[in-house]
Amino acid sequence: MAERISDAEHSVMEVLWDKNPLTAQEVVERVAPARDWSANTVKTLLGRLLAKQVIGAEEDGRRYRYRPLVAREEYVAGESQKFIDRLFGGSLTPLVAHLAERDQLSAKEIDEIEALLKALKQ
Amino acid sequence: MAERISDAEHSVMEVLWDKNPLTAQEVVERVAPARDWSANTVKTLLGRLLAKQVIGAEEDGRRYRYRPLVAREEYVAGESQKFIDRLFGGSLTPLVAHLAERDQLSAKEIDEIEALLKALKQ
DNA sequence: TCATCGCGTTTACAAGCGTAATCTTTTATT
DNA sequence: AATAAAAGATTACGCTTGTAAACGCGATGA
Repeated sequence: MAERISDAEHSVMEVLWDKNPLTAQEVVERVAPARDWSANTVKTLLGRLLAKQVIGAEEDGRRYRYRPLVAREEYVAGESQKFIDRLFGGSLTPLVAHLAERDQLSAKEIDEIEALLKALKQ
Repeated sequence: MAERISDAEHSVMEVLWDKNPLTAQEVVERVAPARDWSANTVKTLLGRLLAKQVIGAEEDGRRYRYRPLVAREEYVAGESQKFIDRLFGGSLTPLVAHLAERDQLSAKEIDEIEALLKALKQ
């Protein structure tokens, strides 16, 4: 089901996940700051996402209001799995170990994650 | 510096990271089981990786022996950072939280990560 | 009514990618 | 010597992606 979402498309999805439904115009406004795209580019991306059936459009007068058909949660789950499979043999431990070695975990993060894991154990 | 490594190219890199230097022939043999590619395809990929300067080749008689110019460690670090930035706002905590919610962390993994974090704290 | 504007649709076009087939050169075999 | 095999280089080709411009149509303002 989940047609591949490209990088540029992903930026549009983030906007729609944040708030929806939105008109093309609104998407343009929200996506503009980050990526410096012309309105046409955004419209192309909306069109492609529609074709991939990963967003839907409902008519509203002469224009559409777009909304995601795939939950962010779902997308993130898929991508995370693919990522961890690809680089860490499917297990999270090496990822954490890796980041730890690179000193990319702050003390605060370590505490947060520990608390989280503790909660999980009961 | 790091030219983007594509998915197919990545499979070749994994083989070379595992053992190197290797001849094209050897790479073909090692990559064959996983992806079902013709020898030519693998050679094309080696050529592209060479062009991207992410592997190097030293002459050995009439053929080359290839070896990575980029450490796996380095590559993984970059990819991890990009991934976490893109989907989790740069912080690992939401990733762990996410996987936890999806029940994708086994008790064993939880223990491993806890031990790892404990070690980090001193 | 005529030019214009907003909006979606169609077309464009180069670069990257997956997946080879073909060509060239060198070497080994008959 | 002629042929076949091996290895790298060149060429191919359709699909996806990033990034738009052009087109067509209905609404709106002059």
